Amino acid sequence: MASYNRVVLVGNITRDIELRHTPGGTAVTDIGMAINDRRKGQNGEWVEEVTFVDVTLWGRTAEVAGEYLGKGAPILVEGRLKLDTWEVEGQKKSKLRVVCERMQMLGGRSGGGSGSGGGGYEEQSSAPRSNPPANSPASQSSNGGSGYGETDIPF
Amino acid sequence: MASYNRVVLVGNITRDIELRHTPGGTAVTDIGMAINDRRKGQNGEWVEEVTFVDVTLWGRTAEVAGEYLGKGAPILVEGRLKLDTWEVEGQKKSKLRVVCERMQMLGGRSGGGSGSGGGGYEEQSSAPRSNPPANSPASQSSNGGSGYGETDIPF
Amino acid sequence: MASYNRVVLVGNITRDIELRHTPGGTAVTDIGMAINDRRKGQNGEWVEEVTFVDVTLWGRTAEVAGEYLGKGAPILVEGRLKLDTWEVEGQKKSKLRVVCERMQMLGGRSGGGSGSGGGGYEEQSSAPRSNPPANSPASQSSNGGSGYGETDIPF
Amino acid sequence: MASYNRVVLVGNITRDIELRHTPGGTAVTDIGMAINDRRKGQNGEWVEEVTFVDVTLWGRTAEVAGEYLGKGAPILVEGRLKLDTWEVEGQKKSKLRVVCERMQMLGGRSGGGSGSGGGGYEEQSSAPRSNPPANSPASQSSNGGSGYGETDIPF
DNA sequence: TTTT
DNA sequence: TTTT
Repeated sequence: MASYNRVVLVGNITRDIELRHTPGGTAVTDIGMAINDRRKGQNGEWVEEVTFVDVTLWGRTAEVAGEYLGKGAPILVEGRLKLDTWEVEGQKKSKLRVVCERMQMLGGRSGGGSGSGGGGYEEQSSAPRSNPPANSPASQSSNGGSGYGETDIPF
Repeated sequence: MASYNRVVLVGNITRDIELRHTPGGTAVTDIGMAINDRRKGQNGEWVEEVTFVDVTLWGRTAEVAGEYLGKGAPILVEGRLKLDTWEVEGQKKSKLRVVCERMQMLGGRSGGGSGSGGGGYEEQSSAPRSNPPANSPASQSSNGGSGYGETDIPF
Repeated sequence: MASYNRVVLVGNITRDIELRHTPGGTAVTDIGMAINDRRKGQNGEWVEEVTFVDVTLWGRTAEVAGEYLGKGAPILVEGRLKLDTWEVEGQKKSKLRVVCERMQMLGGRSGGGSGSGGGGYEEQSSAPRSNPPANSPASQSSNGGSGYGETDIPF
Repeated sequence: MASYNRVVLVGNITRDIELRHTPGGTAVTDIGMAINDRRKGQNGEWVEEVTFVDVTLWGRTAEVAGEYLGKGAPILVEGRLKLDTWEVEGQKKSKLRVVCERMQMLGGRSGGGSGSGGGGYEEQSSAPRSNPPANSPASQSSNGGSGYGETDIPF
């Protein structure tokens, strides 16, 4: 019964972030990600392959996404696959998504919400009630000014 | 447009392998995997979380799965997420699965088809025509100049 | 300044575990791992490539290794690369190792310390003083009394 | 004997690229990478932790690095750990490095050699003679029947 | 639809 | 030996 479940994605956010909160006050958000790949098709021509994935962010990571990220923003997400299951009129439905355990902004020019728009930021999920995040929250903040990330991202 | 798409799973096969072949003769199979996890629930109790994922194996990897693996067999799979999309009566449908780019048997006793039943085996996907896994045996060869691809995996 | 640092290894332990403890009482151990690979050599012949890596386990994970693992035991380790640096007679030295953030026993037959010797066990690093592990500490441990993985799975 | 060896790193290049070539004409380069992390120290203060790693790029990936990358450039590297061993005056020495199997430029503004300076680029290692990276372009092709390996990476 |  |  050994098990391991790890996903790492680099791509762009497909829609603006909408924060929700659990009854207990924990922030949550489901972001859309597009991962664009280019691979050889059957006739040797290049084919664009886009993979759309829903990714759930919890806690501080969700809040940070809400503050700093928006449609188009490039990010790296580490997490695990999760299967949601439900029923509609007696029909069983299910859908795979990714639960984020670590998120990393990849300072592209576009995307980004209100503020800085990316760069040197890294966030790790602050545990929701049931989903233990990787590493400590907020472990990646400020940097002395210059260089990549040109970051006045405050936290 | 940087992108990266990586999945690593360790779990058990949920059904026996059924090999198919493309018109061009490449073996393919879609296996089911169950990844069992145990995490703290909302009230601090342990909750079993099972993630069922479909994984597509190509080429030699598919053949090996057909020969050596069966329901219950523990494996490690490395691959990428892929979104299948289709339409049913005007309704757009989609489903995430994993395309395997590398497979590793994790020798448990049970599961496994006819033969060896696991242990010390490692396989890498040999590229199909259109869903090219990375890590093809091709990329492991190194015969001075002649190119890649001789699938002389000895075992 | 985006950064990401992830290592996933499956291999065997090369020596028996020796537990240490920090002044604060946290368990630590540096285990040796051997990852055996088989790849094509320059003349097309198969070459065994063994990679020896030192891996540091912290907290509960270290304790569990001390209890259940020994030389030869197969494990999966997820962690990050860490560069140790020091000086000897004015000479700067450095060495890469892996800090384990998650460990998974892969019940092989051999190896294993005193007891059960593997099977359904999964552990995540309980934070040492300075190295925040992935996921929440102890998030994988006890289950109402019966022990790890309710497992007498002996293999 | 199951084994798996995977490293994924995002960081910055620490020195300009110097291409070499094997006798057979394959390009190779050893780049330096710095992965910056910030984690909680023993007293709760933030500590910068930098990990310097040498990464070997082969084939087309090496060439691309030579053309487009330079000191400071942010990249993502996927590969495996490799232990180099040698002897100096009877003393055994060894050093861990990463063999790159896939490289992804993460378009920062600075860094980068002559040209484009990053963005939207992805490269996969074309197998050298003896250190075969996975994900060779070979494995991405799919020309009905003729085999793999034509490195016609267009850009 | 499921494995352990 | 180093990057940001």
